[in-house]
Amino acid sequence: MGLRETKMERTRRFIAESAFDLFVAQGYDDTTIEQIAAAAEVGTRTLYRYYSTKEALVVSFVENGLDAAMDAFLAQPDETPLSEALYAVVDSVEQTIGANSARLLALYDIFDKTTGLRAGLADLCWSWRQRLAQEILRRENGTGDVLHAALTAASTMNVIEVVVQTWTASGGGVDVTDITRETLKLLHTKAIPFPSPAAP
Amino acid sequence: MGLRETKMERTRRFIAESAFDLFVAQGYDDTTIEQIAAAAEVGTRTLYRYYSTKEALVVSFVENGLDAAMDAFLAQPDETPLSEALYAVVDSVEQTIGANSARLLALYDIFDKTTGLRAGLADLCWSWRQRLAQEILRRENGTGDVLHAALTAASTMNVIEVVVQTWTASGGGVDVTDITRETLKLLHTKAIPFPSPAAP
DNA sequence: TGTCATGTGGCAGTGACTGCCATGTGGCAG
DNA sequence: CTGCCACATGGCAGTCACTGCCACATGACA
Repeated sequence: MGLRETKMERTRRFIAESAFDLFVAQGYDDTTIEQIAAAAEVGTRTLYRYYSTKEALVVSFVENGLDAAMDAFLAQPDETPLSEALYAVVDSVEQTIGANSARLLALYDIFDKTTGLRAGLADLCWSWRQRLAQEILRRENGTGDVLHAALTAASTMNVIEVVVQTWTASGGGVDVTDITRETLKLLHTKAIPFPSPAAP
Repeated sequence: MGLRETKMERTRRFIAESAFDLFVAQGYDDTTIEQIAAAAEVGTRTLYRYYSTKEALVVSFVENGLDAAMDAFLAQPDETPLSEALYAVVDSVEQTIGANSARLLALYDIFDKTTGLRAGLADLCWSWRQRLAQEILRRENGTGDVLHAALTAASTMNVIEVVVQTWTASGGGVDVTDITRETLKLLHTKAIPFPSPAAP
């Protein structure tokens, strides 16, 4: 990796850090792009080359976590049963939370102080889920069913969302592992109360 | 209901119609708020009093459908089992699709031509899901579990999303009832491949 | 060291959205 | 029927996110 790339990588990080600090200090809406650019010592035009959107500055943190989770999934060899591979995903999220708890709490504080940000987050989760469904399908290589892949990916995303949401709602007070365990247990026992539709 | 309210209701509808037509004709991004306001014969300032956002103009259509589904759920007396009440939700969605198929296909065409709109849609689904979780909890009145309510609401939303997505992907070609039936069947048989985490 | 590709940043412009204020219109009391 | 009030309307100016364009600077490589 050349000098150029490392420098850009550093700039990229620094911009996100600066933005994060400003958002925490004075709120998302009351922070302008110009302020962030000034704090990160770049021009606004350059900032937009790193993050195409103001939203992206916040969402990127979550995105990194989800990317790690996806990598954890892809790292599982095709031989391992799907259930285990998916557990690796949840496990990765758990680890991310454990490793950045303070930062994440501040992040989610920004999110729920700024209703407009939810959309970006929801969208990120959505496209991540799409990606996962696609990878599940590819993994099962022809034998799989599109509906099944979609539902499985959605279920996985649900677990992640419920765990994260419960954790943040508790202010980081409860243990992530406990929540995860309980959520997975629920998923097996009684979480799906749909009846089969009446036969015609 | 006074003359004033009916007039406003009509205006509200007319604005959304005009916006929809323009979006279909020339795309979402290439349509300005001023054009919509002109087509609907109101000032832009007035338009913003009806729809707080350009996105809201599109999303409102989906919102109406989801509102109907929520009403269907709330209409179920507390005595009916939760599973049946939730089936009423899915059924309502099914009916909405059946009743407005052409319109909905055009709508989803706008959505996937305009990546920026996905966020608003995802956000709508998110808050609707939150609302459903809350109502499920209220319905079970104290005996319920927060995690369980969240997971159940999420599952329901998944079914809806998967059904709608499959339907739109097929260009409205396949029967909604068939997709729903198959999705629900999958949900019962093999959709949740998570293992319980290894005991410590 | 010179040259080229590529990152940077300023500037002007577009369009979504907001606060403020004057104006018009339905609803209602007298 | 009339006059008053609440409220809907819409114009105008302003803010801010975001973009295209162009001149400039700097790392990479011959």
